Amino acid sequence: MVQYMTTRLDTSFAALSDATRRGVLEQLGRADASITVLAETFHMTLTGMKKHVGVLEQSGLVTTKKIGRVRTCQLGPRRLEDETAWLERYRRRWDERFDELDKVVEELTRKEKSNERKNRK
Amino acid sequence: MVQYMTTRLDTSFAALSDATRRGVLEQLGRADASITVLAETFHMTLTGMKKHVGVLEQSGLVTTKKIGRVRTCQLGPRRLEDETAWLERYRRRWDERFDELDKVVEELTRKEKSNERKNRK
DNA sequence: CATATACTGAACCATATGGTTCAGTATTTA
DNA sequence: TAAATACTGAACCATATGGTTCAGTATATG
Repeated sequence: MVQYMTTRLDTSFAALSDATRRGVLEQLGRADASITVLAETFHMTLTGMKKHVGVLEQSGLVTTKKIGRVRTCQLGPRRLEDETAWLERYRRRWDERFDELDKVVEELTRKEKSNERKNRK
Repeated sequence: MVQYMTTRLDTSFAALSDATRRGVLEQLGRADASITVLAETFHMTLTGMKKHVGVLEQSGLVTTKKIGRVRTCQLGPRRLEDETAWLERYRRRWDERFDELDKVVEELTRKEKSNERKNRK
């Protein structure tokens, strides 16, 4: 089940690694849109946009529904919670890590000062 | 400068989209490590690991220093702040969007009930 | 000095990605 | 019913990705 999580993070981070797809998500945050509208907005062929939407759909970030000849895209069920959690955990670790380093530096500085004192004698 | 931001999000999300690289980041969160150690941990050739480290270095998530024949890797200067910010902004949007939908549904429900009342007459 | 260690770079490979065109199908609309 | 619209799928293309092997170089170590 770690494997499962891992795979999902892979696909969602990959989905987010493209500027067009992030743009689509932002746009859908404002209003639902058809493939045609999205394709025009991002200066791309319908087929190209369809692929991006496919990727977003795969990762659960977008859902689509075809009514008549129009496929309408809207934000999907995933709220990127696991991704946010991963990033936050990482940042916590990062802070801890650098606090540690700070302490080491501090320690060294302290020793240096004490050496200075010794040298002054 | 939006372009600049965009490119950076591209590369950092791409860096995070690989399980091995996320693993390396977690490991480096615990302790600095050489390429050899990382390669062993993730069952990969030195060359393969070197590439992953290269990607992480490109994205500013890792820095390395070669002392003698050993290259030591440690967490880099970037704290993934922009990435976290993007995700959080997205989630806010997502919440707003679904609140809106909720209101629409509520509105419909209200109308339905009022119709029921009318029909009962 | 000889050998082992740690990395590096080039070359290769299979597959994925981000895009296109072209030739459809299905649905409006005039 | 004819023409326009909206999408879809296959095929193609260039480049990127994640890995390998192999042949080095540079640095310890015995």
